[in-house]
Amino acid sequence: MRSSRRANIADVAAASGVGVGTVSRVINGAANVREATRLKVLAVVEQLGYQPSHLASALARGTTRTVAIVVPHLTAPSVVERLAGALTVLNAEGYETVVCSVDSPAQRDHFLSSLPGRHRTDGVIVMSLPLRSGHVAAFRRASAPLVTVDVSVRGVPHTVIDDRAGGRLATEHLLALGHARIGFIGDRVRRNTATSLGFTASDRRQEGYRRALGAAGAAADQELIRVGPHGPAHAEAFTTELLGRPDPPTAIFAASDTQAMGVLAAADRLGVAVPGQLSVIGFDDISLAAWAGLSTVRQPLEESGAEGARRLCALLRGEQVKPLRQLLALTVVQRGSTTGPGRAAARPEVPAVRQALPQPADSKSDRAGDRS
Amino acid sequence: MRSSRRANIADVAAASGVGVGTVSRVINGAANVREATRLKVLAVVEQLGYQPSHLASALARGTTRTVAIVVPHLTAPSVVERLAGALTVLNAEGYETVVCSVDSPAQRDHFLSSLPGRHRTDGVIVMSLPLRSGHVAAFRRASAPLVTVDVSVRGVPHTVIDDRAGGRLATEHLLALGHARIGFIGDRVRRNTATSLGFTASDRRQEGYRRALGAAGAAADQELIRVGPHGPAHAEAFTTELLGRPDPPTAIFAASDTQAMGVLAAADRLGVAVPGQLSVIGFDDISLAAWAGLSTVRQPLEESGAEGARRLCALLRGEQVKPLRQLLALTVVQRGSTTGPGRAAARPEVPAVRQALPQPADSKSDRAGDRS
DNA sequence: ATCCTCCGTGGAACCGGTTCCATTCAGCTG
DNA sequence: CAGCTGAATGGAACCGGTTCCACGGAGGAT
Repeated sequence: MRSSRRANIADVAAASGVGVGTVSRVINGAANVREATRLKVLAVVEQLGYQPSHLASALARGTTRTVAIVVPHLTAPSVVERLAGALTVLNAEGYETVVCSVDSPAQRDHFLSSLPGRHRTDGVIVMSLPLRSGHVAAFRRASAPLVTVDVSVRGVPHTVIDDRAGGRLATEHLLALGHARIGFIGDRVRRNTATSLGFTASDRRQEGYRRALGAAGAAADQELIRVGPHGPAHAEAFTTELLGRPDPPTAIFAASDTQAMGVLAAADRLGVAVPGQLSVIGFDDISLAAWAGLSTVRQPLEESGAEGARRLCALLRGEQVKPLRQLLALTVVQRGSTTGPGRAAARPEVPAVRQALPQPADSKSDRAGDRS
Repeated sequence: MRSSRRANIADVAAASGVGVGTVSRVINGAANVREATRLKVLAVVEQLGYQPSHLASALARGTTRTVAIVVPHLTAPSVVERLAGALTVLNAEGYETVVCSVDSPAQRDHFLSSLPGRHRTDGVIVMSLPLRSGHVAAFRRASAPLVTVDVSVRGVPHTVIDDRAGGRLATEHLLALGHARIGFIGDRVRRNTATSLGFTASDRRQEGYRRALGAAGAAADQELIRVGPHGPAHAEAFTTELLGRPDPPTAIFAASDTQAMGVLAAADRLGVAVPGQLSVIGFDDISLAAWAGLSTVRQPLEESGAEGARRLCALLRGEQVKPLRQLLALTVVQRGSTTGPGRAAARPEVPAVRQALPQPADSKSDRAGDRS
């Protein structure tokens, strides 16, 4: 009661009349401790409310039981699902997780250069962020275990999907339904990693789209391809453009579900029936996609995070991670947003529905009803 | 090159011909170091690639520059938005963040009892998780700074909203539009915190609903109130029930946007027009709500996380946190899902839309449309 | 009875910083 | 020129564990 200082291992040793070594052994469940001694020490631990310092043991042991996860914009649903998968595994394995959310190249560089630095974490998982060779070198130099998810890095274990195959899958799905004029909406890829985070999946998905069209004997119509900044707003604008053409597409493949949402919103606004007049397929299968009834190319998001975490744990256990590149499977999930061209919706008596107002700045316009 | 061991502060001191104290001063930018000395040390640091051990400095300094955030189910959108807000602030303040995602009471107890334990983090933010008095006591005993968001805890700084007022706001909005038969769909609250995480917001929102009805001279009809497990699926089932009654409600207030989504899905499926035949209002204003065109009671989710983080930082700086209870403002956001009873949709020519199939396990069923 | 093992244990050295105290020395005062 | 002041610096003590080595003693083998 007298001292407000927390008990340390020396206090416990003194109070139980043993050496610090013995206390340490009891705490860590080592063998070679007589039962009587063990109980005595445990009693004192209980009485003093002793809790070993994580910091001190980490320093002495040289291991922190902590890993870092570096992710871009935490707001994106796909990122969150990956993160959740990883956290579950790390939790179960007894690791703590520090989350580094990156919104700018500067932040990315800050984390990626400080993380390999001694004694912060035992290992790092990088998700969806392309690494520069300097980053990787820093990890290698510090021999800090590194694993990536959703990015390929030479010489580093990575869990990824085949974006090109995914693009082909989506396009083949539309072709199989009978579509010929198929639009593509994706990201404009900026390869300068000094000024942008540089996601490149959209480009590979587009390439898969082109190949599928090529294989079907129809070259991609450059006029039906639109790329721009990520986000539903731009996708919506592009869709409005495409649908305003004299020869509009009968189907659109969006490089991500988020963008597909923009496509759906545009169709809604223009009074273009989906899938009756326009089929839409996305990519990722975020949980929102099921809600929106969006057909999509499903990649196992949560599983990818979990796998990344498992591989990092293996690395930390000193095991070899067998194939550096781990490819996860893709599947087409057909929901209500795709059908053959010129078809009506499957259910004719579909009700008129709430109007979506996806515009960001809609405030509380308190127009009261004018009838009661 | 000879030693693979990383350089430590003694190596730097030796190589630059100064004492460890001086190196420490240089690293930490202390005054009282001659410029020439400073440059010499920095050169050696650069050359040796020296990086101070976070662990060692934290141990010596007694502070980790790390905080923990404890959150329930990372999958819920509202949780993610709060988390993102907190991360941004903590990042800017130079703190690292360990995220503890809790899915069960056991996990909750594990984190909340180990976190106050010495030397893990400088402080803790708990989000949306009701604390038992034992938890709080552990923090107090260890004098570990604690702040909560979206939960009220006596004697602990907390950032919350007035759920009851929010419930009233939602209901008054519907009443003002002319609705008389207003249903409520929310969570069944289980107060046993040993077996459930015990969220209670839904109950308070329901109370606000009752009061608003009472104030309008209409007692709540018990038949129009349904509570059950959280999630859209149950909300959907309840809605189907309510709409199947001989005297169905003309409006429904769902205690969360997630549940409101279930309500919308049910209406969609039954062919009940929203807002023509049924008005729907939710609660939270998750980003999905804007997309779905859902009217809702907006609470500043991201801002709540940011505020919690700011208050914890203040606490860590040793400042007093002025009013223990910080109330954030609520506003009604009217979108397309609410209007007066018996109205047609605002835009008559609203197109038939894609059908939503929110069922979890919908695979690629290949039924083609039946008309062209 | 003697020697050898091996178990249980104490405690010093160490992990890698920070901090404070003592010391040196340059520059200024009288 | 002695004395004083204060800036720059070296280094021991410390933060709180882990680990390894050395040692005492009990029990088994010969």
